[in-house]
Amino acid sequence: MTAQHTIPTLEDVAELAQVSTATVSRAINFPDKVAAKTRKRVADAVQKLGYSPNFGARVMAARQTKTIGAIIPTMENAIFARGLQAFQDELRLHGYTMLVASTGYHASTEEEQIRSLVARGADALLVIGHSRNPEIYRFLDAQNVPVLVTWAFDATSDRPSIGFDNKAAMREMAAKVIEMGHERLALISAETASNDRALERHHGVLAAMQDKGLPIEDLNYIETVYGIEEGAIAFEELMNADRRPTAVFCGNDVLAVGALRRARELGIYVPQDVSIIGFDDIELAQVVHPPLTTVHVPHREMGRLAALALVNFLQHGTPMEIVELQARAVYRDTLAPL
Amino acid sequence: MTAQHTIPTLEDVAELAQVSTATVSRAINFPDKVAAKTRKRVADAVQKLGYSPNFGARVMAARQTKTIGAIIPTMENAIFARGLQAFQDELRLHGYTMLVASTGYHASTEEEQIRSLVARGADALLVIGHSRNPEIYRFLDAQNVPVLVTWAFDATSDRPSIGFDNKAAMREMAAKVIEMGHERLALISAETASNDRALERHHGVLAAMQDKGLPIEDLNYIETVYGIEEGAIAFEELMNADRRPTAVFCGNDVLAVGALRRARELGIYVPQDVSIIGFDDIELAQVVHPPLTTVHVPHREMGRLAALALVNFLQHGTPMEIVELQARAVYRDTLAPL
DNA sequence: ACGATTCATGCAAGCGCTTACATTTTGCGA
DNA sequence: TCGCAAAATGTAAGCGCTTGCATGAATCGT
Repeated sequence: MTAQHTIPTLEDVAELAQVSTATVSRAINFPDKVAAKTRKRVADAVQKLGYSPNFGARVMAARQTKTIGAIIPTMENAIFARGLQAFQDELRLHGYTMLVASTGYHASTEEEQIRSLVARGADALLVIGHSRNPEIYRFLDAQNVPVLVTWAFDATSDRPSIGFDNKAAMREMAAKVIEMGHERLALISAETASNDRALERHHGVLAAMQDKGLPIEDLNYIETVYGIEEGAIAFEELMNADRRPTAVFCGNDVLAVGALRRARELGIYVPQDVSIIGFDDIELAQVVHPPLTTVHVPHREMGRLAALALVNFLQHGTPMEIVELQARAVYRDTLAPL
Repeated sequence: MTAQHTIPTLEDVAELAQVSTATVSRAINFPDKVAAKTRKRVADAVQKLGYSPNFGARVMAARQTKTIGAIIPTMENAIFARGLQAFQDELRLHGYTMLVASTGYHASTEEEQIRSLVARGADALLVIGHSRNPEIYRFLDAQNVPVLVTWAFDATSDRPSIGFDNKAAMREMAAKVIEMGHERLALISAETASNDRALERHHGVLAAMQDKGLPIEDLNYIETVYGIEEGAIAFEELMNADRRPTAVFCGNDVLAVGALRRARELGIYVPQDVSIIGFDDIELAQVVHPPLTTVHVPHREMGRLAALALVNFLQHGTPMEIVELQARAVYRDTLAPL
């Protein structure tokens, strides 16, 4: 099937086109530095041979890859997809390519992926959230690879980041919920181990409770892994408690959707019997019924700005800054006054 | 921020560890070929310098990357995510890494991405569906990069593929629907231009109609781009026709979910007023209400088998074959007899 | 029509790594 | 203690490409 001819190199092209390898290289990378006739000859040879430059060699010789790596926790849900799409689109506009790797929310896998992407010559990296082994940062510094943190915002960090204040956003949402009369609160959170977003959101609920004078021990807290079914299970557990919550916050929309589904299966009406609040505002949130009250995250803008920041840094050395975007509560139908 | 020391190379490590570069290379790649003491010394140096091998150089010298590229139409929805996850997991088990690129359903972008992944040294490629410019295949042959086609099955193709028969699956589903008494049929299809899956599914409906003696011109066919909102729009258009269909097939679950949402917004009851049938059985299908009747695709198995086939070919030269998996109809609540 | 520029091309030195082969060291039996 | 095979390490030749510099060709003003 696959022909066993050895794969064509620059030299083969050069020979066929009757020019030096240098000229071929230039014809490919700087077309206007080469006479039209020569260019044509080279192009024909390339075409005929099915030549494609060896990236490794090129990287090694040119010392930059025009590639930016993005490392996200998961591809299984749309949470990061939209932001990444915007990121990629913007990068492309500037001639950069994106490489994605996912970690499955595992710190060690993330480390591995970071190394892999760096080894592959990523000119820069986009990562999600701040919390990770400091060693990684040292490694990245040693490798001279700039990193931009997104999906989180932390004024105290010296790492550049573009994101929003997870805690403040959740706090605002929770305040509103409490003002609606809810006092028996619950939170289904994603695992917080190496996920500062989840942790911040938890703190946000707590802060709001404190603000309003509710005892924070009263928050019925469940931590679970990511997934619709997991959300459903957690919700059911909550509903089986002797003191049922009247409002259930969820660390993200995926969990919320799971909760919502289980509610229906259990014959529990939302929002009459219980309110459910999500976080992220992914497409899913508007598809379920009733539409989910959630916190809207400016995914697209985040992705776009991140790309811009990285590109500007790489090309002009413009230092990257800490940028705070606003996440805002979106009231749909799963939240009602008590 | 990023220290301006130049990034460490094998040679730096060698110097610090007082050994030759060859030894360092061996210490890293074949630990047992090196004395324990030396190994330790090298490891320390690596650690201290934050050294990481330059992938480009390594690829160039070693001629294989242990990387397999996957090119999918989109990451924005979960359609391919699950299969890819399985693919990646299995690859990993065998020491391979996956690189993903998405095309946004654009043939030209796909071409670009294929070249990019090949240039990056992908040892093999996974692609979705058969239909693409033959030139691409020639290119891949020239580059000696094996390709495996998934998500589609075509016994007549000489390319290896692991997938299912889109047409047969849809035909079976449609037959059932017709047996339930539906005669006024509609299909909201994804664009078929460079998407053989969509085309096959369309043909599947047509074939079933023919089998049952329905005039195929009666199929109310709308082709639209991928997306929930697009599904909604198409559905509304269908419902505004003077001869409303009683059953609406959708080329995929995403479109179906859009249709379902619009139905609710329009006050049209599903399945009492109209049945809606999806395809793919992504997670979404069970989350919406009512749960979607759809065709279940064995995503995970497909991904796993694909990985296995590729790895076996790469490592032992085991030729890849055409494997047909079964997709089966899943009856949930959006389909009812007339 | 001629020298002065500008443009197009070629030459050759690496980029950082792997690996066949050569050399040195080690370990072990007698 | 010596000799030899095995183990450990070193030497150096690329891998395919880019790019600074040198050279030759074409172009221009006068």
